[in-house]
Amino acid sequence: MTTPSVPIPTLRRLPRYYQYLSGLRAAGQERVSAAHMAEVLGVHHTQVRKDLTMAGCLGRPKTGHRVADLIAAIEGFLHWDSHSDAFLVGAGSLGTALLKYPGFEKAGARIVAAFDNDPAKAGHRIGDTPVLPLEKFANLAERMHISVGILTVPPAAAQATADLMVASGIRALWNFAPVTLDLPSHVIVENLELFTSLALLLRRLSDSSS
Amino acid sequence: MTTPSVPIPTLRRLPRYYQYLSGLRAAGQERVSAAHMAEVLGVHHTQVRKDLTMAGCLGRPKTGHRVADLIAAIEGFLHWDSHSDAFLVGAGSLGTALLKYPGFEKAGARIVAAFDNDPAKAGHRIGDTPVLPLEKFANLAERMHISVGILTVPPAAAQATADLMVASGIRALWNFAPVTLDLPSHVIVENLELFTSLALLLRRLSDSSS
DNA sequence: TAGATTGTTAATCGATTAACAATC
DNA sequence: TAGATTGTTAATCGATTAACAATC
Repeated sequence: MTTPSVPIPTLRRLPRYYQYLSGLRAAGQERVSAAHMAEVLGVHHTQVRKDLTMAGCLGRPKTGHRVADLIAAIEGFLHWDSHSDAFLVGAGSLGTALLKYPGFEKAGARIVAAFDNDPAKAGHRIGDTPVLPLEKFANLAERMHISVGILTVPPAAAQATADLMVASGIRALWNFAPVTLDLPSHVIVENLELFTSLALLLRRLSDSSS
Repeated sequence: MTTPSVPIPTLRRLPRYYQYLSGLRAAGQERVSAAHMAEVLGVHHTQVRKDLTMAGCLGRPKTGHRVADLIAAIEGFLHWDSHSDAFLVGAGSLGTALLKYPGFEKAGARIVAAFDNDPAKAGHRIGDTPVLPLEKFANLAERMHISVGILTVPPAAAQATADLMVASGIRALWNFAPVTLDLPSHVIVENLELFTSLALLLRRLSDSSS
């Protein structure tokens, strides 16, 4: 509600640790030291320790951490051991890609239905997920107590669609439209900014060439 | 090459300013004050001024900034007034979504060809972009002096594909696979982390409920 | 015990915010 | 001129890094 006790940068690093640790586990490695993780992932070793401590991981001096324990702790901390049901609005190419993208359920969210205002899209399934007409959103979201929404509509429709979603009880919105949404302060918005990410890449490229 | 002179957070905010300013311009507004932008975008007004100064924008006391000047300055600063040619590898659903996504050219990159190792996909077009067999990547990338690559293959194939791309002259890699790539230090990697973004959203949601 | 590794407390660094001077 | 807004210099704050104590 107020300032989150966990620093955002820590939260950003944990999934990387998780991904690396999963690889170790798949390779059958049982133990790992913070120093080794730091080395491979390009993070300061003290940072790794702090982050792991935040996630509630305890290691043992001399032997390090058990890979399985780390994975379990991070999973629990990020709530990746359970999942919330989510509704997606905007079954265009980006929405379709997300519906087909494997692993969201493992990452805490399960997309249980998609919506689109194009009647031609409604009634089909994309992957395993049914696509419904947008009119059904409000009623279903309320009945199913959905609190997570994913917004993949064109920029021009983003604000109005977000308003509809919030009015239907959505409290957390994953926004893929390149628009700053104006929503009540109790709604949590996470913007996935494709253009920003691309801009960063290109800017760093031109900085490095000069 | 060394530390970029422009703070990353500034670079992240500039596209948001740009998007907001475009809206103002479309609405026919000619001038805007930093304080007003700060208010609407939820950024401290001093921050807005600092960011705009970084991007080379000059305003006039009392009257503020001209919207058109701000847009032009940010465009130039982010290199959004020109574009680099880019190759995309991995024409799955995510790759397809990017190929159909409007506006990358405006944001500095034009995807001129896509590649996939599935022969069934080669030979078609997705949107306006031809899809070619992966074997052709190296030769074409070198001949066309492509330096920007977009990686949308499954995680298991990401490292090997990235190696191939770098060996063919790619110097900047926009990576959508949830994998930490191990590449030569001269290669610039920008990871677009879907799972991390989702994790942040869900974590903030659970923090706010408790 | 000695050595390695953890976890914590202190110092540094960079970004944000506050205070203020400049100017149209 | 007075007022509004800019741009800059100083203070704060938080994250990162460094130093060190704890422990298996």
